[in-house]
Amino acid sequence: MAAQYQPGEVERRRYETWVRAGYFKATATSEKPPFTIVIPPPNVTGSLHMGHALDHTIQDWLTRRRRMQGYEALWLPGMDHAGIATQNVVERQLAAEGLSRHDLGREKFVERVWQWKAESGGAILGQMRRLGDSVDWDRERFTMDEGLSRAVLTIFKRLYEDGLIYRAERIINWCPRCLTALSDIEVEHTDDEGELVSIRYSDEIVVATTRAETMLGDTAVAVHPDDERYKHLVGTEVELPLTGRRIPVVADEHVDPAFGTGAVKVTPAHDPNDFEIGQRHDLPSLTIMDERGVITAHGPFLGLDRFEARPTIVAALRAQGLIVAEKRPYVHAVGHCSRCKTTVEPRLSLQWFVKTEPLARAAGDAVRDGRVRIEPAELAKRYFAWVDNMHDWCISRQLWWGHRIPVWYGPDGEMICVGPDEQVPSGEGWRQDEDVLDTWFSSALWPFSTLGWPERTPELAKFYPTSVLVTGYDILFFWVARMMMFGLYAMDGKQPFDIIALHGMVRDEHGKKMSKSFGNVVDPLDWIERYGADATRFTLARGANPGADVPVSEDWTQGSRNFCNKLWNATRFALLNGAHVDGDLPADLGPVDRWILSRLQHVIGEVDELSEQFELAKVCDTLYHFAWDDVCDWYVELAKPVLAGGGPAAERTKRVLGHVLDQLLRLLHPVIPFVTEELWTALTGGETVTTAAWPALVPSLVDDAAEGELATLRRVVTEIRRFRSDQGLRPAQRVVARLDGLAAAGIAGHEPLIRSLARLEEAGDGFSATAQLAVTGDVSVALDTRGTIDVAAERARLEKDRAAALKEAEQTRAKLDNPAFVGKAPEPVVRKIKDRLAAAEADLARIATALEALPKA
RNA sequence: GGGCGCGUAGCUCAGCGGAAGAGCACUCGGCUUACAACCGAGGGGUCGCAGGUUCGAACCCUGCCGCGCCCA
Repeated sequence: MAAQYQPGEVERRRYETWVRAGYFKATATSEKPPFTIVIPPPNVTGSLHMGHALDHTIQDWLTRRRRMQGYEALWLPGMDHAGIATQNVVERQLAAEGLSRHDLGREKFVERVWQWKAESGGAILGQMRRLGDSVDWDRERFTMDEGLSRAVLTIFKRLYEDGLIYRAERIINWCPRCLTALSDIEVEHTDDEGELVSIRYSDEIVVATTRAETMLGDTAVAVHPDDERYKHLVGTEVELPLTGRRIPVVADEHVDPAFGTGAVKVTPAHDPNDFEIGQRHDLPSLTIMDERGVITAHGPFLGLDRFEARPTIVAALRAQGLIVAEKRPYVHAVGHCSRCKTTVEPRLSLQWFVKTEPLARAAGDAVRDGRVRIEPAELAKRYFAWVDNMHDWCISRQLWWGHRIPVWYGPDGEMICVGPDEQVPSGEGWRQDEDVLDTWFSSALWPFSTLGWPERTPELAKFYPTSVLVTGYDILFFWVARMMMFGLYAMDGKQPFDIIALHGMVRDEHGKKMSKSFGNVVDPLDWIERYGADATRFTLARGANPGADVPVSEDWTQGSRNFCNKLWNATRFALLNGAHVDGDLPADLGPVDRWILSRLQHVIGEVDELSEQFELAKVCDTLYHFAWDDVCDWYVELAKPVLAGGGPAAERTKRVLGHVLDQLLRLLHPVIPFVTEELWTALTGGETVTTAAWPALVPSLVDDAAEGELATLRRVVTEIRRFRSDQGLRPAQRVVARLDGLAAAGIAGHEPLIRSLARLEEAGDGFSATAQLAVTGDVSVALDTRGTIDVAAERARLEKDRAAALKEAEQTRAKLDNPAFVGKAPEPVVRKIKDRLAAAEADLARIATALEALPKA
């Protein structure tokens, strides 16, 4: 074995072996209990970023652990067709050829998208292999494949017949660049600098607006019914400037009398709130802008773009003396298309909607009544806030790439929804709806459409409901809530997953969001290349506290790489020294072996408990410290003299060392699969750790006595090392010393180990101590440092210890002197404080003696 | 404007009612035959501020200050 772990070669070799061997395959006919995760399908246009790397690390960890625990573990991969994003990519390609999609026509364009997918789509799938994702590749799905398309048609038809899908003219978010409707969640709000202008509509009415151009479409002015200032005007009319149209003044509860002048302009065709007011007061809706945001209202502004029209109209009003006030810049929230960042325009148009109220109520109830658990539980509040206030979902998109709405319109105004296997209406004048469905419509079906629904497949029976959904809190609403709605609806009230495990966003080492404009984006493939997939995964895993953001930095990844190397070298040492895993553990073990086995049991217990709570960061921390501190720094060091000594003791330690590493590598495998596989197979001769049994806690191996003994031993060694360090003694310099009181401390048998670790020689005849070290109440060490000791350094060390002991004694004594404490605190707490005081007083006495023994300065 | 959350060591974060912790960074000393991607030792925090509850508060409550996110 090389002295350093080389991840690149190992990772390439191992992953392909795993896939070829079929370790990641799950079968529906298995007798084992199922464990299922469906991957949040990445966009077909996407490539692996840190967010995926985190998400996948968590899912792979859960899946691999369950697989080792004997579950039929299925992690199902796939991709999303990503309507707008994909169409944009292909349209850009066409644009480079001087073509638009309209030049090709719908059919040819869609063909072209499929061709693009075949050639360039799904780069992320190859990158997932680099990360080590243990997905069942045989079950890869795509939201536009045949089976999933059938699922889309099936549920559309069912919702349609249940009256939960309807077509209506509504104000929707419209992207004037993509030329399509957007759902609420496809709109990103940012605080932008705009303007707030106040316009005089009459002697008594002034209105304020950030979108002055919309005034051309005003059909009323609204005031609050109780507003004394305007009561007398309700029912009258004012003349709308620039147009000469007369519009009514209406009273509406939803007007905020405290905002601005208390009077608002009403533009039903271009503002969602105004649309509502318009509905309540039976106002006409006047569309004054086309789908590209160009003014269509007749007059001097016809043909102007909305952003040209705004200042032009303000100027015209100003010329007439109708501008009362102008505030610029005026910072306010503006919606942008999440795909192209174009400012969204509220637009009145005919679209398809899902009536979410009953579906969302069921989605909320499933969490409320405990069928679905959200981890961490605090985030359930956000979930409820969303599902309990959900607007109807606009599902039609004016795109070509996606599931086409299965509705046909007849020559006489008929409207037919065509389900799967149903005849498309034939005859003159029938035509299908031009629009496609929102991409999230098909992703909402993902947990069951990927398992074969609407067919009653064995997969569906075995693997649904899925066990855990792992995703970032940012798409709790986008996607999770929708899967809940459709899952409960389609699967007769059966939830799509039992647990929703949420994680945060990956951030840079200062906790800042990764973004191109900051220039702090890290490509996970870069780290995988330079430090290995395991190091990259471990860095993310180590930061993955439930629901919290995960900062990462290259420094920490180096640390993770170092950890992998540490495991490599520990195993290398073990193999060089004959460690093995054959046969039962020996019965007659010494305290050191019993100690490490006992520690291992605690670690197994902790890892299991933390894992069930999705505490990945703490799992990593536990294993990191056990591996590095207990196993490498202490157990291996303690084993060295034993192994060198040979005989039965060495044989026993070879077996224990083999066992501990075997178990440790299994425990680490779900997080860092590659290096553990390489080491475990080398250590055990086994075929693979991916399907090896998960470690079980053996209560009979828990040994408090051995743990106590080793704690004392470690304290003694550390104290002597501290003395040596403070005295400036070279690490290599051996010091003659006599150890007293080991028997009283119960560690008499460990004298050789202590001497070995603290580099002390036996005291022979004529030994005379130049320094006396009181380590614990029982143990003291007499050393001949072959010369005068550094009295000042030793005094400083002792004074420091004394100060600490003094503080401890004062604090504990103060508590015990307080009758309220002794009277009210529980007995074990009081006893603990008493013990602490006694220990502190013993330390003080010991230190005082040592100080007195020092030569006077 | 409404809601949620966060302010703990230089940095990033655990801890969430009974002794202030980790990783990285830092200081000192070391090539001790697994590992210098290492080993040994060490320094560093009135736990945002002010009140309150409690025998006891980083932890619970109230207010304030400063950040962040989601929704209008």
